[in-house]
Amino acid sequence: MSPDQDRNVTLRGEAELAARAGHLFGNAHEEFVCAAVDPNTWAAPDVRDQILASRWKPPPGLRVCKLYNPAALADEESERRLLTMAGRGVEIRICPTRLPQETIVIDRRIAVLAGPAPVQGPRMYTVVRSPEVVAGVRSLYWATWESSITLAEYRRGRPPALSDQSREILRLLGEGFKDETAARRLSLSLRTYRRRVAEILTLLDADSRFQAGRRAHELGLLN
Amino acid sequence: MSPDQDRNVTLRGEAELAARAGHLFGNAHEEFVCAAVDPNTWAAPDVRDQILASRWKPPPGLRVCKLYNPAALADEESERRLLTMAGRGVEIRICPTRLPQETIVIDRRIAVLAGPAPVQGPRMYTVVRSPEVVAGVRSLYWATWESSITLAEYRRGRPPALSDQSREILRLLGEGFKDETAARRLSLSLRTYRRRVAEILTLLDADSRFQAGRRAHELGLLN
DNA sequence: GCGCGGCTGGCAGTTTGCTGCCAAGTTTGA
DNA sequence: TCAAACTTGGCAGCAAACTGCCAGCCGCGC
Repeated sequence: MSPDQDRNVTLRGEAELAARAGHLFGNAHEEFVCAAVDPNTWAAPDVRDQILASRWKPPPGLRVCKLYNPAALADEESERRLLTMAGRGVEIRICPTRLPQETIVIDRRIAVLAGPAPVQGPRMYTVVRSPEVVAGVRSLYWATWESSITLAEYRRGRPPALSDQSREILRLLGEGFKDETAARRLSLSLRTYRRRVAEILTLLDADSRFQAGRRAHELGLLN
Repeated sequence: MSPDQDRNVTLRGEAELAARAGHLFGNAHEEFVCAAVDPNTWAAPDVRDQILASRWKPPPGLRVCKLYNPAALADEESERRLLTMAGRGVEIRICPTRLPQETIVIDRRIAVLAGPAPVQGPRMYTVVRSPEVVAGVRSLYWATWESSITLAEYRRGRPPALSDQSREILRLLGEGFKDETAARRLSLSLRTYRRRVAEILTLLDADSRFQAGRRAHELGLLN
């Protein structure tokens, strides 16, 4: 595409990134690795929606790795988003130290480096194609990846950040309330109450309510 | 019955007690209080069976109080027995200090005091009718009663003594196993497995599996 | 042997919990 | 103001769990 592989291209804002390099994201077929503070950094809302709404999965043969900071699990919704991705075969790891540079490397051939988050104005993105530079970025990425822990490991010992309502639901569950009663008490329909419970079970990584009760207590979420 | 109220009668063994004074037990209509190490002390096996098998409940107006030592909850079965009684309206309290004398007082009129548990031979029981003595025994009973805690309170902070199987079931529940799978793993039928689970829920004082999971963990029963 | 009580497992019926689907209401952003 | 996205709640079908009933088995004492 670019006549000169050694010419780095700097793009202004996610819109331009999407317009000029968006096709690269969808065309990965071997390896797609990404490092960011949280899933909001890359992918403007519309792209994210597209990916989450659709049942998108990495096609066979494509390895997708995402490396995030703990901030990526700051609230229920973010955490659920990660779990959704993980459920679709995306590998996710959490790196406790601040990620040096938000980065994407596609198929070992192309790297995109984000500039610092701007105080105002569009964020700058630089697309790199020089083989040596891409290889260097990629090897740094893997070094960090290897020293990070998986999402599952990270989540194991750490209570999820729950909304007030979720904590209230946990309380009611912990008191032994039937769904019917608890829903009425929260002025929720049975349907919605159970939706909430199911979401909480997901966050607690529990296969049964018994296990959820156990997990909730061992994570200190019940009083 | 006895021509002389001030004559104490000593009976040899539970058989004689049942024969000569058994009718008193069933005829209480106001107050029946009892202190013992555990429910096995009074009531020979046949009498116990009769009471537990039948759906016996204290008739309205009759207050039944039982004061036991913690030994009365030494194993699952004993504990379940107490819960059954409690469920039928019998008041039960647990006295941590060794009960000085195993005693029954019926309708403020008759007291039965057990002799020390014999090394061999029948245990001796003394039936007392003298109003002043009965009143004295009764007031001592109530003093002890008042300073003891209810069964519910006692159980709240204390893990029930569980059989190996029950602990194994708890483990499987805690791992999130479905009943089907867990039953197969224990070589139990689904029916029996669920029976066990229901029994454990009772012992844990739990209304739902979630609550059971919580209780089990907070009592330290899961690893 | 016989009967008895206790434990077990199968069956059936009920309750409780779970989830996809859709319609209606609400929020959001252009 | 309109449309798209999100949230909610009802419904329906299903899965999981709970329970009563009964028949069969086993160990016990007579």
